[in-house]
Amino acid sequence: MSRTYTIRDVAKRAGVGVGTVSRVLNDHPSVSEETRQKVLAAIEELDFHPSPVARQLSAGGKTLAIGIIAPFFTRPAFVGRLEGIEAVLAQSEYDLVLYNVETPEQQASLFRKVPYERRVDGLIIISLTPSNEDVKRFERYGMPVVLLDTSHPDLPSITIDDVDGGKQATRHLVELGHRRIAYISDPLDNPFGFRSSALRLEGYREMLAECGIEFRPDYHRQGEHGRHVAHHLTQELMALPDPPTAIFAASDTQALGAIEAIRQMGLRVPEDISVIGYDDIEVAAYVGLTTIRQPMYQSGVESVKALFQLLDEENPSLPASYTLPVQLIERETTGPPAAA
Amino acid sequence: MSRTYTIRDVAKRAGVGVGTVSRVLNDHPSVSEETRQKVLAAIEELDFHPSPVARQLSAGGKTLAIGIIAPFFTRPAFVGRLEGIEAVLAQSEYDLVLYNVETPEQQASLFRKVPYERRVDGLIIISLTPSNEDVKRFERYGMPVVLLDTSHPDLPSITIDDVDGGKQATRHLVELGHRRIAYISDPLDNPFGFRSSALRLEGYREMLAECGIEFRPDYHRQGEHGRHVAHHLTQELMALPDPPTAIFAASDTQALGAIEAIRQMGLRVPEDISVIGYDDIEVAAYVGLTTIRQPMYQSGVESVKALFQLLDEENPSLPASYTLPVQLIERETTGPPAAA
DNA sequence: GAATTATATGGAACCGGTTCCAAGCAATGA
DNA sequence: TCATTGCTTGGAACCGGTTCCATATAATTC
Repeated sequence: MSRTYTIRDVAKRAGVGVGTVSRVLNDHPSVSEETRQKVLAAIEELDFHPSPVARQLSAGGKTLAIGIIAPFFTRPAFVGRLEGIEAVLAQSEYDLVLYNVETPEQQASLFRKVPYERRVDGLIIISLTPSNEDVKRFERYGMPVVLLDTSHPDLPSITIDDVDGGKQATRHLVELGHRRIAYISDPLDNPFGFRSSALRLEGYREMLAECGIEFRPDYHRQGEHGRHVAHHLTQELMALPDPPTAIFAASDTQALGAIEAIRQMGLRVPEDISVIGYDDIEVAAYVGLTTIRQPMYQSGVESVKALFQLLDEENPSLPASYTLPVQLIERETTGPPAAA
Repeated sequence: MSRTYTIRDVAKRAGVGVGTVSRVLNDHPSVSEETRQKVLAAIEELDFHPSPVARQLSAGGKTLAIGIIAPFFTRPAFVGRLEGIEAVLAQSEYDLVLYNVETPEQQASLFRKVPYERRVDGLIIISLTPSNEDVKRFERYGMPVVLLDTSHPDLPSITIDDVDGGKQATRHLVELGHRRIAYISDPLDNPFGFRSSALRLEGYREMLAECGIEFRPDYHRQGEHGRHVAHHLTQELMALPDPPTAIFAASDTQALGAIEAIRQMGLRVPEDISVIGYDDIEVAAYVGLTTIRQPMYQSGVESVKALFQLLDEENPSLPASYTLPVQLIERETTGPPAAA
C-alpha cells in the first residue's frame, strides 16, 4: 500500500509553499491563476486528497457529519423518520452517523460520549429524553441538539401531537357508536422514559370524559411493544366479563397483533370488534387498517432543518419547537359495534 | 462555552509531563501507581476527555467506525441486514456511519470519497457492486471492504443463494401442481447493477427446465420495486389470454401488491391464484404469505464478522466468501391450482 | 523616481494527541 | 564502591492540515 501523499508532497512537486497549496484547496482568493494551475496539476498527478482528520484538528473544524441517536432503529416508526432525515441530509454535504440504543445504559453512555468525542457537528435525538445534566453537558461542549418525538424545555424539539392522536382515535370510535373502548399500549413506565403511550392515553381519557364515558382501568393494557404481546393483551381483554367492542392500539404493529388475536377467536374485524392503530406504517394500507397517520417522514425532515438552523454559523438562530398534527385514516378495520 | 482542556492542561495540573498523561490514558504499563492516581485525579477534576481527532491524526489511528454503503436503506430487506450488522457492532467499540445511495451518481462519488476520507476503518457495501477500478482504489487506500448481497472476485463477500431461492420457490409451485407460473421482478437491467432478480430468474428457469416446463417470456414481468408497480404487473399478467395460476414475486412487498391486485379482481388467494414472495419480512407471517426466507439478519452478522477479521491487526486474515442458504416458508398464499 | 499600497507567496507555529529518545533514579551484582 | 540494569519520567518531534506573519514583487500615487 503506497503511502498517501501530504500537502507537503504537493507543495514540493508544484514548487510552491504549503500555505499556497492550502489556499488553493480552500479557494482562497489571493492565489494567482498561474500558481493555482500548477498546484492543481500537482494534486491531480499525485491523486492527492486532503485528510479530513488533519483538517478538522487544525481548523477546529466541522466534521460534516451529524449524529442520530435512536432506540430500536429498525422499528417502522423510526425507519420512517430516518427516511425523512436522510432525504434532507442527502441534499447536503453531511454524513450520517447512527447510534442505536437498545438499553438505558447505552443511552447514558452515548449521551456522555457523543458531545465530547466531536465525531459529529450536531445531534438529533429521537424519542429519548436527555436529563437536565445531559442538556448541560451538550451545552458545555457546544453540541447542537434537536429532539425528535420528545422534548425538553431547553432544547428545540419537533414532536407529533400524541394527545390529539389519542383523542382522534377515540372520537372516531365513539362516533361509530362504541362505548366500550380498550387501549393497548407500550408500558407507560419504561426505562427509556418514552412518553408517547402515556400522551395518547391522556388523549384517550380526555375524549372519553368529553363524551361522558367512564374510563375503565381494566380496559387499558400495557405490554412490551410488538405484535405477539399485543396478541396476548387482546386475548386478556376479550376474556373480560364485558369485553370491549373496539380496541385502540398505540401502534400499527400492535393493532395487527390485536386483529390476529380477534380472528383467531373466530371473530371478525370490524363486524364484531373494531381496531384502530397508530402510525400508518407501510403495510397499514395493504391490510386496510384504520389508523392515525403520523407525519414521520416530515418530522424527520423538520428535525434536520432545525438542526441546520443551529449549525448555520453565519446566522445561527434558535429554531422554534413545534408540534405536527396527526390525521385519522379511515380504512376497513373500524365500523359500528355489533347490535348488542 | 468553556474551552475544552487538553492533555497539557492535565499534565500541568498533575505536575507531570504530557507523555505520562498519554501513557495513563492508554494503559501503558510503565507508570507508577502513584503517578497514575495523580493523573487520574487531574483528569477527573477537569472532566477531561481526549480528542479522538487528535488521537487519530497522531496515531495514524483507527476511527473506530465502520461504514455501510447501502441503497434505499429503508426497504425492509435492508433494515433486516442492518439489524444484524448493528447487533454485532453494538458489542464492539465501533460506531456506524451510514451512507445511503439513491442514485448511481451518489454511488460513484461515495466509492471514490469514502476510502480516502478515512472517516471509517472498514466498509460494508450492500447490494452494490464496485467496479474493478473501485476495488483497486480501495486497495490503494488500504480500505478493508466486505460485500454483502453482491460479490466481486477480489473482495470477500457474503451472499445469499438467490439461484437456489428461485429454484425452491418454483419447485414448490410445481409440486403443488402448477404449470403456468409467472415471475415478477425488479428490472433486470438497472443502473445499480442489482443482480438478485436476475439470479432468481435463473433459478426459476432452471427449475422450470428441470420439470419440463417451457419458459414463457410473457410470464416474466419486470418493474420498479414496490407494491404498486407489482400490482400493475399482476393485472397485466392476469389479462393474458391464458393467465398464470401462480405468481412468484421477487420480494414480499411485490407479492403483497400481487395479492392486492388479484383480490381486487374478485379472485381468491390461493384458491384461484397462488402467490409466493421472497424475503420473509416482518408482516409476511401476519398476512400468511408463503415465501422464501432469506437469513438477512444473519448475513448482516456475518458481514461484520468478516470485516472484523480483516480489521484485526494482530492476526489479519482474509475471510472466506460464502453463500448462505434460503428456506421455503409455507404459509397460506399457495395451494394447488384450481381444477381447470 | 521615491514612497506607498496591494498582491502573492513561503514557512513557522499551531491544533491535541502519541511515540520515542534521553535521562534520572533505585536496585542489583561484582 | 562503581558499573549495570530496569523502571519511570519529561519533553521534543511528529501526524497533516490551517493560519498568520513576514517578505518579495508589482502596481499606484505624487
